[in-house]
Amino acid sequence: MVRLPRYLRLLEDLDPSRDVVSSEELAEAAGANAANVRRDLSHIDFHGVRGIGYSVPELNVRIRQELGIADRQRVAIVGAGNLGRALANYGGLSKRGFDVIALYDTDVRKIGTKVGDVLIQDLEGLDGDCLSKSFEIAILAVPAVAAQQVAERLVEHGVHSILNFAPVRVNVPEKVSVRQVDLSMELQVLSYYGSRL
Amino acid sequence: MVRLPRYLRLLEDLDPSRDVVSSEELAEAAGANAANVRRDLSHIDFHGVRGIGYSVPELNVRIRQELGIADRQRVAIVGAGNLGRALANYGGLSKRGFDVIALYDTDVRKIGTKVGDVLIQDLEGLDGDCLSKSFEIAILAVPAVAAQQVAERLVEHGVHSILNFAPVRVNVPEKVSVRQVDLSMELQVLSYYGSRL
DNA sequence: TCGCCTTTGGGATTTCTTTCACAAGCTCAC
DNA sequence: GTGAGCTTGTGAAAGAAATCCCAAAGGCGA
Repeated sequence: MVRLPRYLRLLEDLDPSRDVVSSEELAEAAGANAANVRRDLSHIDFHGVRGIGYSVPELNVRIRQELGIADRQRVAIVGAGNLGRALANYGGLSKRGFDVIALYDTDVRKIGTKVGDVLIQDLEGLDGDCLSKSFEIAILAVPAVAAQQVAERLVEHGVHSILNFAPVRVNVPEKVSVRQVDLSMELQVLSYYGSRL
Repeated sequence: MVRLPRYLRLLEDLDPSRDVVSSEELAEAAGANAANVRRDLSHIDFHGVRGIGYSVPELNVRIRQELGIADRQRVAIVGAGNLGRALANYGGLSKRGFDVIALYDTDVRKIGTKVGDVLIQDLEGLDGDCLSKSFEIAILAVPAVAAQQVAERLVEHGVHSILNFAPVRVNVPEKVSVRQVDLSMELQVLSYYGSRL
């Protein structure tokens, strides 16, 4: 469910003294309707207490479970251009349970240097690394022309989730999930809503 | 409609000699069903030719109209951190009709320097600039704590569309449209789909 | 213990979206 | 001109999601 992360955020931002939260509050945070929230939660088989609300710590645990992020996840970023570097530096990832463990590029001038704590490595060395299954989630921040090729390579070596920033659709086997982030498309959609006041 | 930008992309990526495109092709590019595409297009009152398909240039124009990007749009980026700089450098924006005309920050060490062709300006100078209505779309790439304040300021001065990269929901008047891009949420959603094969 | 207050849970309904299926309509070859 | 071959356009069906609404149930104060 696409709203779970939003609930999770509210839970994390909540005053630590709060031990209960209502569907109403969750709804507002997620930009949804309270009935909607209740259905979402009952759908993941999480139940609250009538007259009171939902237990904050328990819901936190349950949602993380459901999202498959109960444990910290290891993530690799491919492409050490501006975007790749921005992502490697972005503190929010670590805060939300994602550790950037590697940053790959093909530019020999970049290889060996560091971005924050992360060493830039040669993309050619990827094969060995991946085989050891050190990560299963990858962020694709390479130029459009390279995206498909890199994606295939990642898949071949066990990555099953790709967050793709390259402005092309990558073709991968059914079992791999890809999420597309396309900035210009976001702006276009924004412009669409903006243009009709 | 959230699929229009995807159709638009296909149109732009298409071989220039092509002057006609079928709903089938559009569907594949957008990850949708052909009937779906036909309904979308008839919904924006665009019609094709039976037995042939849709006129590429006409569809291009019509979608841009619908998205409110018939003309180039002027965009300002607030925050010249890693992300802001990555965005300012990102060629895709210009290619898709968005011109980054300004980059704002508060760090005096950055002000006056350039990122690509764009000069970093003092955020304090924003007021004058905005009043002249030089842009109506802004990209928010500032730290979470500053987001709300900056957003209010932008709105006050005529911005009506905000693409927000800060990991907080900003509160703005009804008439302003905000689109949230949250990388860790994307990863969480990805993880969710990934965890259920 | 009783009853009021609050908030959940979920049946029923509405609304929105997707998909199916096929008639209608256009082009082109002959 | 005529028929074959595509591809659109859209009514109808199916499916998914959102919302309404109220009974059920827990807590808390008296």
